[in-house]
Amino acid sequence: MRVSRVQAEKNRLAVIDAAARLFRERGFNGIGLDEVMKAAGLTHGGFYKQFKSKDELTVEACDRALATGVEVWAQTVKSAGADPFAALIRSYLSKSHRDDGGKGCPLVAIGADAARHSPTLRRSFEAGIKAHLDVLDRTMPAVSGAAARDSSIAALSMMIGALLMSRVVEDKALSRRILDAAARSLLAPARARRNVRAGRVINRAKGA
Amino acid sequence: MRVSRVQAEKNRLAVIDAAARLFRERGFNGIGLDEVMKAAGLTHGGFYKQFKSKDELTVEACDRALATGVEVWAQTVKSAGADPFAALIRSYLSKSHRDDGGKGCPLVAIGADAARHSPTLRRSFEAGIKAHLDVLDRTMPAVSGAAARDSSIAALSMMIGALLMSRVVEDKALSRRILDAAARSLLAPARARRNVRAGRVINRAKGA
DNA sequence: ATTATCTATAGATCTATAGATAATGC
DNA sequence: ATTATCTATAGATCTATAGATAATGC
Repeated sequence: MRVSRVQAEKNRLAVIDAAARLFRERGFNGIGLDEVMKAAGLTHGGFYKQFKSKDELTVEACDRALATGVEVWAQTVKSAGADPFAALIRSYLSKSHRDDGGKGCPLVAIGADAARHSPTLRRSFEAGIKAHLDVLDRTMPAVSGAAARDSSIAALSMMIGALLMSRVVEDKALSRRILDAAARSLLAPARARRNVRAGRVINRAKGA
Repeated sequence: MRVSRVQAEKNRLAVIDAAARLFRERGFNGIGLDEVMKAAGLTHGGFYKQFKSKDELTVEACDRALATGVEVWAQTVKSAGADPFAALIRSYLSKSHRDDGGKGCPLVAIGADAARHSPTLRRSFEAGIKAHLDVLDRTMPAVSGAAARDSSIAALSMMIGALLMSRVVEDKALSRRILDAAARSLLAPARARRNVRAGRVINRAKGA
């Protein structure tokens, strides 16, 4: 029955991973600890030797989901070709992201749940949002400084809202149109700004 | 104990109104029928003479919340002055809307819950989204036709995502910045487009 | 007589705890 | 000896139902 300390730590992480997925798939109140523990390959009774309460697991699971989200973003940007911003947008506003909420953006899946939860959890989400915005700041082909952060906020808002709506509507054509319209809106002005910036660089190069 | 048919219909509407508010404040699984009935001034036991199940109430409450949302939008646009689009954006991305989720946009408060619910409920949300987009189509100072609908989709996406994030973060300054950054982003290009359009009208007028 | 609402409760599910069990780690 | 996990269960809560009650509406 008892396992090694190393295995026990692995089991704890398995519970957090299972919760991170199941909370996103069903909401905080849509899944019980019994099922979370079963998904982690353990029994219900062991839960309270690993966590103080369901709320504590909720915070840990959200931290995990948010950190994973930022990692996926960074990796998408890093492994992209000439246009990392476009790669990020197309990946986020994709059918696969829409159809697999359990592995996707926690802001869309459980953001509203989080807004109703404890200040501690909301601080976790706040940090996660800032980390996502940092990636956008570095990736968006836009102005720099405070205006860059504001552009990132606007872009992230549109991404979240579009993915949320694409998951709600039943009509698949409309769902697709929502993703595409948001992606085009996000990429069109960036392309224009990039051209402007390229023009400036050329002008400056000419002037030098 | 028994009340008149007219009063019974009023009571049914009171239950739907209470549910429309409480679902938005606490999520579908965050509120029990006991408390919904109590909020409507009735007792728990009477519920199943009014509704077939909690799911049926959920659909009725969401229909009500979505219809109210569209009405509020139409009224905001109608009673606005020179710039109805700006009035709509500022009203939606306001502190009062952020701080009163129970009366606010159901897409933000229970959109993720709805995405996990029945096709019937998702059809209700789909219709609600279309009705919101119709208001935007008529209000946004942008191009017409299919491009106008795409602009409305992008704008609604940004509004939803910004309001959601503003509710999640604990830092009030950041919360305010999210609302303001999205509002500025939505209003800046519209202003530019309006100028362009005004310029075209002048040119055409000159040509005639 | 009909029926809208009430009191009471069945049965399921959920969080949390208690105590047993058996493998680890000193 | 310690402790990670298991079985079992307490107590609360949730959906749904049964039957009683009393005012409406024919």
